[in-house]
Amino acid sequence: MATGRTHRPATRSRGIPEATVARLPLYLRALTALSERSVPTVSSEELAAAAGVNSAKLRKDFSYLGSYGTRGVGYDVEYLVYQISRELGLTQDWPVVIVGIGNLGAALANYGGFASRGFRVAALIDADPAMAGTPVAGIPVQHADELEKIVSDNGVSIGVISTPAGAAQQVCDRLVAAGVTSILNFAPTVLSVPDGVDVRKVDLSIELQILAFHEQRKAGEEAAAGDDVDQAAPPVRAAASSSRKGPDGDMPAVMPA
Amino acid sequence: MATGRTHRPATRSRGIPEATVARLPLYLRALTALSERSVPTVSSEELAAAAGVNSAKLRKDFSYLGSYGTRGVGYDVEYLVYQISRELGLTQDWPVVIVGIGNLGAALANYGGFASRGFRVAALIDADPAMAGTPVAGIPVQHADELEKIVSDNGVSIGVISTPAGAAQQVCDRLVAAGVTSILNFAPTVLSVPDGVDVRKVDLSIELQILAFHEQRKAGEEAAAGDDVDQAAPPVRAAASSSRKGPDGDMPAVMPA
DNA sequence: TACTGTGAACATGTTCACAGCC
DNA sequence: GGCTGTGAACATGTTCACAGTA
Repeated sequence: MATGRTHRPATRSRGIPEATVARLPLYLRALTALSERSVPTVSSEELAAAAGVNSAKLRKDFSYLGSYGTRGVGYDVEYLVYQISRELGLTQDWPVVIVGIGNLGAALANYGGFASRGFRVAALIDADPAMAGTPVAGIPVQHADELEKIVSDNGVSIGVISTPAGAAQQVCDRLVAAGVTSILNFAPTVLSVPDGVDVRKVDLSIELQILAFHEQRKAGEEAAAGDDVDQAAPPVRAAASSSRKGPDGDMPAVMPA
Repeated sequence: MATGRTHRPATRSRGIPEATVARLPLYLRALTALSERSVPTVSSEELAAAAGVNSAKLRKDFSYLGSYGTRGVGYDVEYLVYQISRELGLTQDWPVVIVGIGNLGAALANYGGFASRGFRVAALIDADPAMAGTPVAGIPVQHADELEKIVSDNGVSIGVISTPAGAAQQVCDRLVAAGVTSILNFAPTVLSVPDGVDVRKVDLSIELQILAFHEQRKAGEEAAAGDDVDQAAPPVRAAASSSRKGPDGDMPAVMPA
């Protein structure tokens, strides 16, 4: 079959669901651990447990990649590691730059999980001239002026932004202008980018807020009653005074001034 | 209405969709920014743009909280800030502990986004005795032996784990035993916890892998053809030799030994 | 026998488009 | 007129349950 990508199930062709893609790294991590322990074969049940998902989901996920298992036996660990790595594009080398070398940038530079997955930290970049030359994780920090040159010289297509929020959009613009097409953003800002550029964000405080939401639910589960556990005085609604129909926990019918 | 939570739309009662909950912090951040600029009112369109979502989604999300807008006008900024904060449980104070004070732990301790959202770092904990007493972000690091005491003395219900992977499960078990019921895990491991305990994970390398997946797609978009851009030699499949039907990018029909 | 692979049922999430209201 | 709020249509994701097979 030399005519490239022509066969394929034809039904969903080249569309691995996003939800599945997001779990592949999880499976890969679990498989890598098994591989290191020289486990030759694993069942969907075992692997699912190791990855923290249920086995039906795992099998469904794998079915999008192809039929890589053996009925009655399970999956060949090494083989699956290879297939998932290839699917994720980890059989090639991805040079990345990290911009903004504070505590977080340093943590990222030191993070072992990158190197072991085909990601190579091509450069660390910071706007503070005092940092230039200082090695972090064995890599000397370069000044932001060099950004464009670094990106093009190294063929960097993935950039990591760990600057303060205020600098993020500008850094992003420069990365994109220099040729970066994927950005991992740790700064708590919405980045705007042209079409064709992917952004993923990781916001440390958002995750905590989601936990707080659920935590609050647990507390109020059956101890309910308390409609005014609030301690902060609710602000007054601007205009209209009537007609709100928010669920419970609502403010008093006429809001305090 | 002293009889607590009795009214409510009755249809979906107390179920804000997870996807909506996950976006509330985003809206809150955008609203806070508007509030700081003393903007009194905002339309779904404007706010959606600021939060990086589309306006239909935003309106739908808000509709789960109640009818907090004014037709023809928009939403009152201060009022919405309050409502969302309350919904997320941020009108109360959440003491958190951070366990594992490496670069990442330090980054978290320094992160301004916590304090400003009702999260108070009650303690920093590390297993390294040499760190004990050293202040990080103005808070002295305490030894891991103190973990249980710290958690119960401070009524901590949310714990953050930023230890190496190997230590995470043990730390998790101790946190849970001490009374923590929500955990934010930065260690690249699957944590197992009893029912009733929430875990959210943030994995720095997983996000990069997802980007790599999409990046790979972009590259191969129309330059397709190359069925063997692979450079790493594919491992041999254990047993059976025939009958795989993976989509394109498959290995040669008979795998090389 | 013990497993995978997968249709079909179900659940959740998103978008559309417009009625309702200020 | 210009906005919100929301049913209804659609899209995506998850789970079930079992046929197929090494």
